[in-house]
Amino acid sequence: MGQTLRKPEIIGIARREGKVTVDMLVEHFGVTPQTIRRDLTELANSGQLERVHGGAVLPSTTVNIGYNERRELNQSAKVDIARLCARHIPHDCSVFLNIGTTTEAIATELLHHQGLLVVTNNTNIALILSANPNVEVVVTGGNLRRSDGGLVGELAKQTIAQFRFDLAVIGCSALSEDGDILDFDIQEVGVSKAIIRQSQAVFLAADASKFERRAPAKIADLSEVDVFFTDKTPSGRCREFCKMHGTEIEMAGESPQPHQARRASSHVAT
Amino acid sequence: MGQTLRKPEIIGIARREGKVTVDMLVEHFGVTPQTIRRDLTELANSGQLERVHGGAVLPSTTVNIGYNERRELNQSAKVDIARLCARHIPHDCSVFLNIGTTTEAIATELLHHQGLLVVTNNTNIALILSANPNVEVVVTGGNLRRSDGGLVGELAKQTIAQFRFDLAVIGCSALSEDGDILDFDIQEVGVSKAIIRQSQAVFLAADASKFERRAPAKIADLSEVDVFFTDKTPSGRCREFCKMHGTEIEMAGESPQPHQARRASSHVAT
DNA sequence: ATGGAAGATAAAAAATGTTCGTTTATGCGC
DNA sequence: GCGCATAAACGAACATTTTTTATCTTCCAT
Repeated sequence: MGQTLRKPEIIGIARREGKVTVDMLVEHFGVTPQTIRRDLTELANSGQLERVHGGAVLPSTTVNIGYNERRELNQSAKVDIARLCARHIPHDCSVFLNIGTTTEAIATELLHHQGLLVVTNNTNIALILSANPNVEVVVTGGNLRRSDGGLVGELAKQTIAQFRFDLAVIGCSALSEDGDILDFDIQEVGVSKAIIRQSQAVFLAADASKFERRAPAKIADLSEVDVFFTDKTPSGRCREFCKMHGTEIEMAGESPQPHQARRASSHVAT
Repeated sequence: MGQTLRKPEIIGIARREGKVTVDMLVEHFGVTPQTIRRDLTELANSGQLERVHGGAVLPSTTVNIGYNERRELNQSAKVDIARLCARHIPHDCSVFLNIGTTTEAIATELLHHQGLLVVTNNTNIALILSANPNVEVVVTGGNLRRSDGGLVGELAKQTIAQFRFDLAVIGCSALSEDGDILDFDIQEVGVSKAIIRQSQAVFLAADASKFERRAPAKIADLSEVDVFFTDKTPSGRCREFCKMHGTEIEMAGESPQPHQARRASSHVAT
């Protein structure tokens, strides 16, 4: 089988979106459907994807059904936030990534970071980051939560207590107007609290839809967060709360990024 | 610009972008494609990049390829052993499964067991068993080993020390004639020792090819094992050792199985 | 002069595009 | 619901383009 520049990217897209269509890839790469079909056939033969009419999907193990749906929710906003957030994460530091589809998107964006120590209680993130040889991945122990591959419970908390992170990147289930960070699962709350306690700096990544959700358990409030990454301007009340407690708000899509164009002439830095 | 200056920068670009194309580098350095190709070829020869048509990518995929190949090694023997072993594992008990493709095969066979608590330091097993809602899965913490998704190191050992298992099912890299159970990775040895220490009963699953391998680190010897599952009659010396220490040997394929027909049609599916 | 590095050329290899017949989904009429 | 027609997607074979490899030449610094 020949190698292609496209194949790794196809897998990446499949991981992010849960599926790929021939049309989507044709447009993305600017090649003919036949070429994409060849790629997909080869990827399917090597077991990396599963072929379906019109495209391909991840070789799913039935677990990920509800999970995939959630992952597709607000996908583009999540990728934008993730990209922005990843740009704020320095190389050569220790980072914790917790459970959540947003943090998974961030993990994907960290694939080209260097010298990181990433600790996570999310088995999906471990899987994603195992593709980056420049990152040392540590998984916390814990009870496996089937719904999302998270590791929760006493064991997770206990493991986290043994570390000290330069940076924690956390996601959440919901956000209230008055700055409370909320979660559905009381078990996960304990874990998130432990994470914040052990971290020098805290990033929160949450798309705007989180403001429209309600969840029962409070993890923390925005005053404990250093930078809050989101995709739309939060309500005035929330902004005020952040200003008062010195929490910086970073908005994805706010400042247009010349990233692509600059690539060719970008700096040396080795 | 000298070659010595280009190569490190090419690697840097590859790290940042995940890939490099000949065209991109031609423009970047202002040299001919020929020169870039020479650089890429040399970088590929020294294993720093992987050459693809039109450019090069990071050699991240190589890790998984090695693993997939290993998984397919002796596949049918592994499935036979796994099936036999799974039949000896009772319902409603606590089991530890360690790293290894054989134990992964066993996990697959446990998909219809009930009331199990499975603790594992193998992320692949966690993924496999998440498909069975009747099993509570606990993952130990640890450093992620990319080569096989195993969790090793101090954290893993420490987590294991907190449990007490009814049964440990372990695999290994190699077996010596005089009953030593061996492994390639010294880190994993510590983990395996901890597992045995915490377990009421110990199952060892290893296909016959393990007798032909050599590995540097000793996990334990067969006297510490209660039942040894394999696919071919071990050497006389090994049988004698087992008999002397009361280690039972269970051979897959020994007693004809009425499920033979089903076996053929059951594919790998991972 | 000489040796290493970059450039040039042509033949070989690989990837991609094109076309066509076949298979597979989907929608419609009954 | 069931069969049938239609359109889309698929895979194979061949033509075309692009990339690679091998070989030789040129340039520059020692």
